[in-house]
Amino acid sequence: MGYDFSKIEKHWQKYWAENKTFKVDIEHGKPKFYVLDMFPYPSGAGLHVGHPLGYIASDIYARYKRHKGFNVLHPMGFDAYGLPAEQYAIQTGTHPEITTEKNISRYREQLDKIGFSYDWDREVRTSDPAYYKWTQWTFIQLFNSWYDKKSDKAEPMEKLIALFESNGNSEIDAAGDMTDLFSAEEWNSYNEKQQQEILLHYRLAYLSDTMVNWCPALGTVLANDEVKDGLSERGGHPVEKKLMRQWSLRITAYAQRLLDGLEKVEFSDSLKEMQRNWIGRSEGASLVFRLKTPPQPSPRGREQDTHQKQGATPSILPRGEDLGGVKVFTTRPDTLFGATFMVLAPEHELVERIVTPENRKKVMEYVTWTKNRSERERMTEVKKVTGVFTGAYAMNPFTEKEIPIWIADYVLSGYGTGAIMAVPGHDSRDFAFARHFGLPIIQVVSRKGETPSAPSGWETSYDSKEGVMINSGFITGLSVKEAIPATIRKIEEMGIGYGTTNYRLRDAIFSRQRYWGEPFPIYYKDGIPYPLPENELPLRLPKVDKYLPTESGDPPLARARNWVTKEGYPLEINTMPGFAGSSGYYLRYMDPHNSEEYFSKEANTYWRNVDLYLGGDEHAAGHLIYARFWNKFLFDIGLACEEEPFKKLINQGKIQGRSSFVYRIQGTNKFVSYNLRKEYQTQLLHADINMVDNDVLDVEAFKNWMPEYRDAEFILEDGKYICGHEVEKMSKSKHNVQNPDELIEKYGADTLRLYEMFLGPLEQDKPWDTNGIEGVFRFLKKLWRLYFNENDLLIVTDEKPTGAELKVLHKTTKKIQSDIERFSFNTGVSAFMICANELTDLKCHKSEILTPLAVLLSPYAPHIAEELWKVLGNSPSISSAPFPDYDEKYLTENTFDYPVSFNGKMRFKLSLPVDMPKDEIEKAAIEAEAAKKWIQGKNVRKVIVVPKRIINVVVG
RNA sequence: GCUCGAGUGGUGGAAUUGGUAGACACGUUGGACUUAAAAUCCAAUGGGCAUUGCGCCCGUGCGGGUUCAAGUCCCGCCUCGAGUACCA
Repeated sequence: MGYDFSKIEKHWQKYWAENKTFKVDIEHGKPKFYVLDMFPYPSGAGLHVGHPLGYIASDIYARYKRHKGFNVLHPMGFDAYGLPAEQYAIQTGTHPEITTEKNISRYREQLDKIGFSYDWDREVRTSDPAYYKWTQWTFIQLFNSWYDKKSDKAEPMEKLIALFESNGNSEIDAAGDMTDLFSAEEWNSYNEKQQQEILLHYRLAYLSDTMVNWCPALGTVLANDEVKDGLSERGGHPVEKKLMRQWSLRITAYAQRLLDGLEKVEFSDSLKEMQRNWIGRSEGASLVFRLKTPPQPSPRGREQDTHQKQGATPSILPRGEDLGGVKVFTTRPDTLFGATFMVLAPEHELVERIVTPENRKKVMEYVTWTKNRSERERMTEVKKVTGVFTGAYAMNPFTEKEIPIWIADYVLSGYGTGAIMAVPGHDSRDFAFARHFGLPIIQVVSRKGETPSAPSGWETSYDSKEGVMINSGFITGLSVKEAIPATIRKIEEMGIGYGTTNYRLRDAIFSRQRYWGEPFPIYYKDGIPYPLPENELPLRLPKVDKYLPTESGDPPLARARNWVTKEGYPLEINTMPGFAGSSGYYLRYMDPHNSEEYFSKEANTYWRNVDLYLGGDEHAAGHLIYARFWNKFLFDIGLACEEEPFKKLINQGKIQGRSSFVYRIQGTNKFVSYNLRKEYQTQLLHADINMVDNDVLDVEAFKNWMPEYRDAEFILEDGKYICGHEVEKMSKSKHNVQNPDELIEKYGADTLRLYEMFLGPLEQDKPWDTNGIEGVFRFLKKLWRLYFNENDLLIVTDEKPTGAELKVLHKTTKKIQSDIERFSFNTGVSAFMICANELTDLKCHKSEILTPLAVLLSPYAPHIAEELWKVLGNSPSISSAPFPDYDEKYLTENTFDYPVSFNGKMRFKLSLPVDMPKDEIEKAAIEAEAAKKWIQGKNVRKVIVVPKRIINVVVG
């Protein structure tokens, strides 16, 4: 019978479930450790072998930490809201809840077969009202908060209102887009609606007219991170810009703290870099260019500086005053003397007010043209220079010269102020624009030691921050580094601007025009949003007759009957986006059944935050930023005790598919084997990897695969049909999907776990190839033979182990421990193989060696470890057994086999005592018999001896 | 374009601090066992030259450099992957 994995695994999985082996509770006397996997969206396709990779790694770590005496929180749940179930609902009418429920059971079944040590009693599902109650609750807290830059944290709205009532808003420095000033008297004279509208400009969850990514095919708005290359991330549908009234979260208020927090967490450098790029901090100056002729009055009657999000310093640029100019942001204020024109984004609200009558037609045509271009078009035609002159002029504040104002779509309305001062000499985009339209180019920075040449002869601009200022009035002669602060001081003195910092990060658009998501706990009275009272949560997702928008284009929730409050006020009809539920789930695991609070203070102060978080790097810009923001907010309001939610994060690499190909001779039903394909005109076709073993095609299986291949003929080589192969994304259409259930059926979960780890470094992408799995399966069978003979009789003895046997055990213990601690699971598996090989060679069947070995193995292969642990007479479960210690004394050797090199090339080995003095080693090496040949006829110039490493003899 | 990461046998990969390149495994070849197959076990396996023996030369994407010693450090390229994309 031998190693009967199927029986063993079923038995122990049942045992763990029945005994709740992995259930955890707060134990104040024990140190905690929180190991978390990014919870999955349960798709209809089930798990393929790529999904559990990270789960296996984290499970090994969690089990290891348990052996090391930690109280380990290792939960799992489901990110249950999502588009696929809803798309399916639209097609079939099946409620997404039913589809989701079904997919979750399938996931759960598959996960259980792999033997994870999750505490399933803590499972959360984002679509469960008991869970989303707290998502809604957090939204209300965000709605009821504003960001005070003075205290640098979120504060309650009551405090803000009190300040308005006593002093107006002139002393308030809040994150947001509020530019109008009002006094206490004015505030107190406003009616409810006016006040509420003003408050929306401060709230951390706010409603506003925003330029959004509208995806017509999905019928919804998407966040920036959900759009890739102008297409929706899910489904790849075109996305366009549209102005819509939407909920947003004021994540920009946290930009600097999100950036600073990266210093305190252990994420990979590349991931931190991605987050830094996404936040996109840049330092510079904001300043106003006076217009030559004042602009037409704003159609809205008052100046609304919608672009300035990061706030002005009121003493320099009084908010609310009609600036009569164009406000720009620049990171290179030093080049101000080189600003020869200005460019506004076509959407800039000043465009209509400054355009001269003779240019109006051309300008409006351009604005319309840019508006109608899709995002994708705009992105692919980046190189094409387009723009129109408005006819208006501004004054360069330093040169006092008038400079023309253009509009062009290379200036983005969403960044900075939506307007720029163009310095064609030192910015490549401005340079290209100036060249194209024949605008003047002035050089104001010169490379050190170079004589300036006429810009008319230049091929590119000089963009570097290295150099000396020329043609620049009072800063001429200064270096760029000196000139930047000097310029900022000057513009601040002149009262036309100030030094400031800009972020690329945008507020997160938080509404979706979809059904399958959290309803907003919001109702409208007189068109103004109000939160529901907390005791009315959760606001449950209503039933609808169809999952489509209404005839009038409203989202699906508008179809719900009685979608109103008790008092009859209409409820919000948008739902929350996918990242709402995933932004705080790790906190809920700490206290998942609490119906009174999100989580208790006790649970939070015990579990604190996630010690190890594992997941894919596709969440770098989305989930991981939102969750950090969410957590920081909860920290500000005193709920979360840690400011950063994830202490250490590891991104597991993707498992790629390895596709198999057959070669069909064109126009025939004849297939030619891989190495003969060059002799024919062939067509490359995917063959299902399940019909291919070690690149050899099962011809009969292939014929039966699809009717069109029934009569296929084959040109073989050596009697076999050899397939070609290539590494591609694992997908159904490429017929290269490997399902874990089939492998577990054939080899068992322990083999699958070991093999997934053996494949290569955790963080690296790697191709899936089933061939190698035999190797780890053989290892487990070999290991089994250390404990049992061919007749299934236990052959473990109580004999005292030899020095050699102890050395194997202690060497392995040391290696396994250090490999787990540095997340090098692939080398860990090979260490087990080496250990089993060596113990087999030593014919070791001794309990003193084999009992601790079972514990070492248990994080990787828990089922077989439990079984061995039990047959050796221990009481279950092995999961709480202490991890064996290793003792260096068994590892030390009396002699060391020195590799002896001559001029750096290893020539022979020499066994010498480890405590031999250096000079004696040197002597021994030179006098060795084998050394003669290399020294002969040459002088020994130098001998390098590194004890217990190497001897290198330099001859010549 | 910019930023980050990676290039090692037929394949996945190892080499943790500059110190024996190719651990471990797959595959391949040969052998043992067997009526046969499977399973198992043993041996060989980077390339080349020599295989009468000891052996010798080359070799970690390419070209330089530092060092007694470089897959590892430095400089300059090439290729692939990821992110980002007019961010002023």
